[in-house]
Amino acid sequence: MKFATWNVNSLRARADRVEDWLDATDADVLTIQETKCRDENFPWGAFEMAGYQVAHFGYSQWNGVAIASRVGLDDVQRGFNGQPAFGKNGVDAQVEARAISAVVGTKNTDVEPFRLYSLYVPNGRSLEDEHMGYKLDFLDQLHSHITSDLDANTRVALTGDWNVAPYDEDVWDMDFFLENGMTHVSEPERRAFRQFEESGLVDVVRPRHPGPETYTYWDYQRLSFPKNTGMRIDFILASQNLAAEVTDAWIDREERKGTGPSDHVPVVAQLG
DNA sequence: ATGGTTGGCGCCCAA
Repeated sequence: MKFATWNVNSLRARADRVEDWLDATDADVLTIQETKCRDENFPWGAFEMAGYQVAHFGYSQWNGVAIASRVGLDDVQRGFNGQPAFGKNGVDAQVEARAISAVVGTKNTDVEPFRLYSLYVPNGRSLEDEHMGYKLDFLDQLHSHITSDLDANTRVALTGDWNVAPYDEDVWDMDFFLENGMTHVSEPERRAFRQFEESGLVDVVRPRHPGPETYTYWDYQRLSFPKNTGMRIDFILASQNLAAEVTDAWIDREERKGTGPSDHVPVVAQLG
């Protein structure tokens, strides 16, 4: 069973590429971030035609997360307990469409079912922006929620765009980031991310594809992809029992090429 | 100058 995560930067703009990628990769499950649409303009048909069930959480042109699965999709949860709301200057604060989870693996596979999250962690925007506080709070609350019922029997994978580069080698030039006060690499952000690893969740890709210069995202600007000035910010973190079943994992760098790519590429794990 | 953008959907914001 093969599952993947991908920030597609608008599903409507990327539907053809997503369908082509699912077909070529033969992925059983895909968690999607930045669908950038509401249910009424979600491209349901393309997934159904390809044999995938889909659960979506999106209510505006921003954010939006989904899970597509052909190995079962049960007990869908939109958001998570304790997820903080956000509104500019506290006005009209809402729980944004940044988290959805479901149990996958309930059919058409030998793998034992597990809960799979599709996460779009807020971008901090700048170190002083109120969105940075929101980002840190989001990660803290997510960590509390996940660890509240995490034990040796819990089968869970947290996947998505974490908007954090947890280690120095996860950006192309750490000195540049520090000198310019860039987000994604600050100590508070890294602490917020590392809580998950310290609680026993395992990055299943990094050991197989260590850095440096192993990235999942390249800005559209400044010829970032040809120059390989990228960041590793998309991760699959798995509970230890699930991580032990992973037989392969990789970053599909090829997907950044060609006409009309997302600025992120898929990250994939093979189970069994 | 990190020269070089993309998407939504509005005539700017988010990333």
